[in-house]
Amino acid sequence: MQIIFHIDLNAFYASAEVSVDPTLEGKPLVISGNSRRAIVSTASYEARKYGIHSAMPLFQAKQLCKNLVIKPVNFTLYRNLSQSFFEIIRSYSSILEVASIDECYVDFSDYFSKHPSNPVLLAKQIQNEVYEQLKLKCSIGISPNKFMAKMASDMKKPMGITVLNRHNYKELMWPLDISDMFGVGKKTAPRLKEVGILTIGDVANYDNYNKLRQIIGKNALLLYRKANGIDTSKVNYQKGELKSVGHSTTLQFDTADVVVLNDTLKELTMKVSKRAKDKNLISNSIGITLKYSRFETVSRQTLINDYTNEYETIISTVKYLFDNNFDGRPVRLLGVSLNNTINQTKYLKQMNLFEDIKHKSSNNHIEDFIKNVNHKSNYKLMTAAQLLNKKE
DNA sequence: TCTGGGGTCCTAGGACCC
DNA sequence: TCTGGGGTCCTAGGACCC
Repeated sequence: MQIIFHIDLNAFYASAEVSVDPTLEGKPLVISGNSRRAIVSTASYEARKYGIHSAMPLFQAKQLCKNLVIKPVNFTLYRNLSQSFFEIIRSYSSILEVASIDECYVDFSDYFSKHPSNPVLLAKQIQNEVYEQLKLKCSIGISPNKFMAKMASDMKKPMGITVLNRHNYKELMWPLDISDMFGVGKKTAPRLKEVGILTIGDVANYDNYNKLRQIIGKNALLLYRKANGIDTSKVNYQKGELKSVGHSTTLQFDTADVVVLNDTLKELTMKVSKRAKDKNLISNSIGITLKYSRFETVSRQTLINDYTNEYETIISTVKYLFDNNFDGRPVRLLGVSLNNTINQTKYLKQMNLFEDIKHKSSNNHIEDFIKNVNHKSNYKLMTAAQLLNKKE
């Protein structure tokens, strides 16, 4: 029997600020940008009492609470606290999947088979240790699988512990609104309600698979099984490489001024290049995003010949994409991204290996080698073929 | 006074190849 | 005469999450 914990830091950004500045304790606090178009990233529980919540425009939050305390986002602080949090959890089990900056899944199946004890007591111990060391509160869901653990950790906050299992999921989970189901968002929920699926229990007992497939797509069966308390996905503790790196910004005021837009693209590209270099990532697919005044979003991406993270290469592609796609209307948001990112060190290693083999073998062998590389590694045949064409 | 920014994954259609 | 079918890659858009 599997025992999975889902551990979630409560109101993380706000709590992080309180943990380094105790005078904020008990105050209605939001973490937010300070521009006219800012939105609330996180609201403290005191601020939530005024009806303030994540994603609410800041001006609305200010209207709801006159003495609202506003702190800017401090990612360095959050990243450091987040790492300390995961280190504490890892001291209990190394089978830990980082789900986001403030939450993780932990597989304690092995732990409990070796140290038979009460999972709730362990959860309490973890909560206490995290609070004592970091002054952060967390809620914990305890379940036989990841999905139920995730749903459970959401049921009691802050500092809640919820056991959701085969015996009580019909009672605790089935009455929940379908929009509370993890994976069902604000587009899918109304479509499900249209066909009479109002609660998680309704999905669990729905008998028209084709209809469900039509609305949900290929995950329809998985969703149905989750509603019935079945989820066989594993806690994935080996974190893969980042697949894209991007930066975007919403302008203070919409503008069609190409000087302003070009300058903004340069800034974004510099940030993207720097972050890719810091993370040792390179990419051969560069993209831009334009959002016009009424939230119409256009994205364009293109492949380039070499993998890169150099500013000059990226900006020339960004300019090309912008010049060929900007339609002259005022722009609200600009974004620059690198897609298909891969680890630079691994790439160079493979390239060197490839060069060695190339010198030692005939062309026939190269063909075989390419197939072999493609079969064994993450890199695509294209990459090797491109390399071959370029060098010859 | 007006709705962020960082990501992942899925879908659908076109180009191209055999 | 009147035009296949499978597979892969690439792109754009969209849904979702924190």
